[in-house]
Amino acid sequence: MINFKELLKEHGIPPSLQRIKILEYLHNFKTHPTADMVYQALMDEIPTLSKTTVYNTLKTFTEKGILVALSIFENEVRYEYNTEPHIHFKCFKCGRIYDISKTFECLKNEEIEGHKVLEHHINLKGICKNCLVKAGA
Amino acid sequence: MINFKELLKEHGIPPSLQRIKILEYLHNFKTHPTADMVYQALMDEIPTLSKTTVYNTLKTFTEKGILVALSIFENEVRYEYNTEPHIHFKCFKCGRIYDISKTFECLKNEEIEGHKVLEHHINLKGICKNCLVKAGA
DNA sequence: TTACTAATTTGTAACGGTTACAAATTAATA
DNA sequence: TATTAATTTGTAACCGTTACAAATTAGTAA
Ligand SMILES: [Mn+2]
Ligand SMILES: [Mn+2]
Ligand SMILES: [Zn+2]
Ligand SMILES: [Zn+2]
Repeated sequence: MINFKELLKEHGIPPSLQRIKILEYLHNFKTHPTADMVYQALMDEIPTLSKTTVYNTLKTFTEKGILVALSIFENEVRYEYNTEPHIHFKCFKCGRIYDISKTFECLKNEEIEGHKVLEHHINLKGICKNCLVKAGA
Repeated sequence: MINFKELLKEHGIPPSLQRIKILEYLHNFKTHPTADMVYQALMDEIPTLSKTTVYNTLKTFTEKGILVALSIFENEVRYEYNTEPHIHFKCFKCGRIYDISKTFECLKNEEIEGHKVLEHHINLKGICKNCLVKAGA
């Protein structure tokens, strides 16, 4: 059981109620949500919550390395709790994003063609397991 | 020398002046431009050009497989002429996108964890060769 | 407690990339 | 030519995001 209040303090972020709840949500639900999805999910629990707070908090967490921002979709940013490196699969039909546990050591290469690599993102796209079954039926 | 008029016909797209020029630009300049960059670049040559036409045309070309849409940046879509598979490196400092000639046969795998893979995008991020030199100086 | 100050949150307006849509223009057909 | 279809254009709207000032809350010192 993670103490989110402590985790925030460790990253130098004063643990307000909003920040704790947002972090908690990203940790518990591995659905790669957008800022709006986080907002919608927490509205009931924190009725006064502002969407701006969600945006600001997600940005802060990402800068501090607690979260990772994903650019799989064209128009919107998705967030996830920063865990072990893995790659993503996005379904063209249902839009879901799946975690694929596959690592590419060769991309951790500090240098490639003279450029210094700090991050690498691998995004697969296609038809997911579930949608394949539906289509086949 | 490519005959863009013929190329469009082969893809079932009637070759208007606008469509030819937009395709020509994407083929000649491998800068992974946004829709707006294409628009700005062609304004002089086609003074009546509308930004909507650029957006529509890029979309059509992508659907027909002539172009590829990239989601490396958070907010905007980048386009490139569909050539041999390669990966991308985006510089955090200057924002340039570099082509890296490295292929991953293992990702061409039709199936991964039950999902059918149709596309794969590999995006590296860091500090590019040029910016490293400037920082070191 | 109270008064004061700093940090945080909130709500609204604005921004930027993109899309919807109808009017205008151009091309194709009879 | 007249008529029709395809294409382009311009404008307004959409949507995710950000800027910013006001409101609220938390922290501190009498
Ligand atoms: Mn993930
Ligand atoms: Mn490229
Ligand atoms: Zn699916
Ligand atoms: Zn650079």
